[in-house]
Amino acid sequence: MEELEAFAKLLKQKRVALGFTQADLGISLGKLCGGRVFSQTTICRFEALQLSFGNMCALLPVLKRWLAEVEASDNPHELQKLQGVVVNVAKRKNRTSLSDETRQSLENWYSVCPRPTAQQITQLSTSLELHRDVVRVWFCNRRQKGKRLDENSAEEKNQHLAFQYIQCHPQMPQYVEHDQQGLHMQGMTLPAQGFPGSGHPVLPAICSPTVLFPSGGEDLLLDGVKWERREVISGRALTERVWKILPTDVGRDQSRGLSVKHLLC
DNA sequence: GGTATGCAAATAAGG
DNA sequence: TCCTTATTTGCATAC
Repeated sequence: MEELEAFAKLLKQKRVALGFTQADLGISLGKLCGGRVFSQTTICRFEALQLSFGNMCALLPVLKRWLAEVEASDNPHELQKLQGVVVNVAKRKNRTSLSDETRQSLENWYSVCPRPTAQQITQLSTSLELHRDVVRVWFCNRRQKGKRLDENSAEEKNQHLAFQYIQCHPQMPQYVEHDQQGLHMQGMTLPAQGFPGSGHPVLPAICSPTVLFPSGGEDLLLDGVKWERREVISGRALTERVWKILPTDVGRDQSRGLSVKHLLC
């Protein structure tokens, strides 16, 4: 990791010193090293360490070679002249930019038929004047996006229901963290607007170990699903008690729901 | 004009 | 051949 960081920094320094832009570097990679051409975006992300670790490692040797070749050259500016030369190197297919109109047509299709048959894809690609693969890949990517959106809305709904559970139990302990922006829990923030106690700068802290949940009947039916509270065993059990509010059917998967913490004085 | 970034097109791998 | 899933990568555009 340190090697990557150090090299990314060095690369940027040398590139700027030699008068190469990120775009220049990306193009000259193919010419100097006989490898692939990369976009300004990719070079930018490499320098900023914004690629995945595996991706950074994959690009490292290519960029090292580029740097070595440029540094070994007596006149790096001559190398820059190569930039206008067209060279046959392996290149990723140019990204297709779909017009708003085309995208809307595809969306319309997707809404009635998310899984078109091979024949339907062919027909659609002909009518939209697109390569068949572009249409096929668009549907694959659109299904992926649809799944992601479904998962996100399910998660939001879960958070909302867990929140209702808290609202139904006014004796619940204080929230994990609370400030002007809202409630911070599980790495997410619920906006201040709309949660119980909003309008008050701070929810009253319940710091007595004697404050407990209502006994019995703690399972709640929310939106047709039974929700419950489970205590989380933590190494800080002497100073706090932590619970999760989650649907009873989740089994060991506790990623759904909300955490609440009760500080013990 | 160079760089940073959101969204999504393209690709890889496994079935 | 085409799917899903995960990931890589670039266009378009904001900074």
